[in-house]
Amino acid sequence: MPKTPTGRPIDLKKLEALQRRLAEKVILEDRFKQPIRVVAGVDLAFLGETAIAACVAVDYNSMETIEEAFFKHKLKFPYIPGFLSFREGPAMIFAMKKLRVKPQVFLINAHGIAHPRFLGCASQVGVLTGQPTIGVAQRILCGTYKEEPKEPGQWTTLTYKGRTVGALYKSKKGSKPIIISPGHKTTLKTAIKIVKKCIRGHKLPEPLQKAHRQANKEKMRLMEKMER
DNA sequence: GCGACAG
DNA sequence: ATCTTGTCGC
Repeated sequence: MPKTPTGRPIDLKKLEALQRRLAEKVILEDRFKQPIRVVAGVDLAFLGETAIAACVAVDYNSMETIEEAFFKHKLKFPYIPGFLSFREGPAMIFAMKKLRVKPQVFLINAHGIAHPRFLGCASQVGVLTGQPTIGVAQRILCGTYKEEPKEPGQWTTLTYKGRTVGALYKSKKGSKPIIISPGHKTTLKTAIKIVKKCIRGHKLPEPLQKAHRQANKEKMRLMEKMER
């Protein structure tokens, strides 16, 4: 049986039950409060057992940064495939809540419903915050697809247990496709449309590209602040 | 039983 | 994810 960093045993069966219950609350319909004007990216960097979460809000049309928020958090759960939300979810939510501007949607570096119990970290964060979320990952956790998209702009659906849970999207030549899946309050179709519009030459959509870069910068500052 | 396995 | 040198390609 796995344990937390402090040695407390983890009951995965119980957490699976929680995921199945929360999965019923996922809304797979577009429910943005306003036309999309601001979209935020959420990603983390790690320094030992500490997570540095970065939430970067950008203008949906220009992809220019509007605001950045960070949150340092001591990890209280190990990495276990299928249970990523319990490890990274808290830090992500704290960073999202520090943002003063209110994005219409959040892009999260994790899967949405493309998950064994249809509740990846992006979906769980969406349900817990009530915010629209989209999962963007670089590797498949579960599911199958027909053919890998080869040309930038193309995509193929990802299926799991008879359900279309996401899509493999070729965002850049020379790079493996990214996996897009609805997190909460959005359809796959809209999720693809939004991510597509956020691609600006990088493999990852700009909000996530920026969040990833900022999380690491913050981590570096933290490192040098320690050795002096 | 054997592999696969988001970040 | 992180540890890590050099290396190939746009």
